[in-house]
Amino acid sequence: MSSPPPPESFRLEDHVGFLLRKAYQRHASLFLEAGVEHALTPTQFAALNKVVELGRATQNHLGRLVAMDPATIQGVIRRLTLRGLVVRTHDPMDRRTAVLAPTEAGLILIETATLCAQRAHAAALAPLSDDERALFLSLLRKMG
Amino acid sequence: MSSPPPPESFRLEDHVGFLLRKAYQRHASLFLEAGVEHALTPTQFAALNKVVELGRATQNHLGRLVAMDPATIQGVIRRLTLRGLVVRTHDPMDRRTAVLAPTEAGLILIETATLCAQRAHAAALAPLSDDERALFLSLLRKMG
DNA sequence: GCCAGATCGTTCGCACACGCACGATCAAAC
DNA sequence: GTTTGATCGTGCGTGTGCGAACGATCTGGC
Repeated sequence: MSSPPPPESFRLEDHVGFLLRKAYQRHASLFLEAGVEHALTPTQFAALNKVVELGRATQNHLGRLVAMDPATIQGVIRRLTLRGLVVRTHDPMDRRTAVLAPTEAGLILIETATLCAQRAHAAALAPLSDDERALFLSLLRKMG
Repeated sequence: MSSPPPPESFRLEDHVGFLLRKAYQRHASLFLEAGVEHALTPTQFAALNKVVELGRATQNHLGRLVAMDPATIQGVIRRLTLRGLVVRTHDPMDRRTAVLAPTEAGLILIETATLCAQRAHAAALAPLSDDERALFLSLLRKMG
């Protein structure tokens, strides 16, 4: 009598990966839109923010803090140094490492960029109520 | 007396974009790990899944359904056709479009790939309780 | 001292992801 | 019919991501 459980119960639209990709893309788009003037990508912003926060950091260590591969952080830092937002020096005690620090321009830029990041944050969460936002962020942190 | 409100209230770790990026990366990693044998990326899986579901679709239309740019879906479909999972034909009524359909191999592969996707889905949501999972997914859908 | 293993940063290759510009084609308006 | 505007797929440039391999360097144990 009873029909067997539907074998095709899979829906792409309910898949975490699909929803995460869409939400991630949406935020990236809002972020770029909010910061056209200085044109930092979300990734570059994350890296620069951390460099400013630390004042001084090793490249791979920084990468771990902002969830980027050594191969990835390398390109991000290269672009930030080309734009004069970060300087690379060396630790005489450890000749393997690259020591990163923000420049004056980097310190200035991060101020306005942070405001844009906050706008993008709010815009991305706009579809949710205040309670839902707090809940969503806490769940998202648990997924880390 | 009272200290001014902290001007540095911004924390990268509480930023939606940062958390979304980490969660997205985590799922992608779990997905690849769950499906090493057939080696479909999450993106390729989404596209192939939709092609199978539709049976027949136009390239850009498909891209819209799976949230991919025309420039992006082009590369994804190219790789799927190179692997013989999808065929490209043409609509004689509209010579602009590329009409996509799954091949036999594509239909076979999507079966096991779907199981892997479900495993990755479960693994990514593992840190959450059942209630939290449902809640998280519904909030994520609202962000779409 | 020396050697084994770890860590550092780089490079290559591949796969998304998107803006932009382009030629081709279709549809609608005239 | 022809023109106008939209849509289709493609190509290029740039940026993120990561696995794999590499040479250079540091560290521990011997």
